[in-house]
Amino acid sequence: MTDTKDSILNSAERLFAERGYEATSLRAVTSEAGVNLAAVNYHFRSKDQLLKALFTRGMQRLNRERTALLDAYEAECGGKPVPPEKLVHALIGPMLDASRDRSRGREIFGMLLGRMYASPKGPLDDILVSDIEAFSERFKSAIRRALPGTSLEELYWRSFFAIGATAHTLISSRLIGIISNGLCDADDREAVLERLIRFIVAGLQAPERQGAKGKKAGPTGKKWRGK
Amino acid sequence: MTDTKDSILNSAERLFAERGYEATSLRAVTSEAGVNLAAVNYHFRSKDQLLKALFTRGMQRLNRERTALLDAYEAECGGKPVPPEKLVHALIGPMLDASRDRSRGREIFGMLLGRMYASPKGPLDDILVSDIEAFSERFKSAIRRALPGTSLEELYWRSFFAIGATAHTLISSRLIGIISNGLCDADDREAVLERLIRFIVAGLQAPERQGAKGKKAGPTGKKWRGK
DNA sequence: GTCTATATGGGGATAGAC
DNA sequence: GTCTATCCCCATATAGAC
Repeated sequence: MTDTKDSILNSAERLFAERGYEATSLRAVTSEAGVNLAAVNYHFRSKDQLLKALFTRGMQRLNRERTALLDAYEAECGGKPVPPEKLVHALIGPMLDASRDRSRGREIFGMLLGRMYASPKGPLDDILVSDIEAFSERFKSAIRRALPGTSLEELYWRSFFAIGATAHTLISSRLIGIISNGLCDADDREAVLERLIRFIVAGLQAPERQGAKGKKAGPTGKKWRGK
Repeated sequence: MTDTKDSILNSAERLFAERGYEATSLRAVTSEAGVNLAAVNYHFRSKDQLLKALFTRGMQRLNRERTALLDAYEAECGGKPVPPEKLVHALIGPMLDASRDRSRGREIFGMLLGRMYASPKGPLDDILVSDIEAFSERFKSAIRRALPGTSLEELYWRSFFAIGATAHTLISSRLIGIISNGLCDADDREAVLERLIRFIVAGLQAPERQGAKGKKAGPTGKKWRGK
């Protein structure tokens, strides 16, 4: 049994997600996992490699779930384009994991993922980008079919914003209860997912800017400037 | 002249934003600032207090700019509600700082802010929340007037998502060029701001969910689950 | 594969001279 | 207010016995 290896992965995932990578010591990881400190360097080569292993495992699982959802939706729609709300669900649903059975596993990785997005550029970028690309091709084709009137450039940006809103929700939803004076409940994950999907779908469908694209200045530049 | 104190603040702001707080040593800060290591502990009490001072300074500046924009827009509209795109600009424009004069100052703080949102819960939360609240009351009144048909709870969530999309843009826009194969240009800040505003405004105006609110399960739960 | 013990370095913080 | 020198802790990583 490689019980040890998995224990380390799971503990590290949880601690890195909760406290951040830099702020978490390997001692904390091994102590929580109930294994010896040296085991980390035996099974992984370094703290850095541990993070990479961890991250790859999670991303593959995530993309598997996204792909499965997309497959199901496409089958369900026959040859017709899958409606945007279902595409958005396939993209972000597995990140939030608002499933009825709270295994907590994915939710934790979601936090870690959100934190990785916000991390400084580094060797992680390779993994991040390559794993993002693993799903983004599938998603790109589907979203183009769903929203044929919108340019590809705009669709990239809007999908990017969608990921941002989702990552923020994963990571700092603790704040919204405080800011809203208890009006908003971040723990009702299904309701949050639904709100998020509604927001993103509307954003994806926003009217595209008319006229010259990529042009700066002009009347537009003035428009957004106060007075 | 408290040249030293300001040098430390500026260097720390840049380094914390670029590399993250934990990953930045005080030695790196003082060496970049061209001051002595001990100066940090003389002018601030600790690394932690340095971050707080830094953060407070930046948030106050940010909120001053937001408030000024909102003031201008409200004056411009007479008694009538300020249109959503202007409110959104007041909220996120100063974070992105797509101004013509590239002083770089605010942009850097924007990155730091984005990173702080993504940081683990800690003593920073107090500052973060209190400084957010400093502007959110103003913004709340204005957005309610602009979108009277939407519940306050929903408006909180959607503003939260808006901040998330913006923070993500501040922090990981380096990724979009790679993912889009060079199609998207993150350096054209004015164009990005405009796209972001368009996306958020559409999200804010999304149709609100009909029927029981806060209810889980039911047909909705089924709706978002694939097959 | 797992443990103990330790090497090695870097970090924040401070004392005390100037 | 600024510097040098140093304290002391905790981190990652490894060597080598079991």
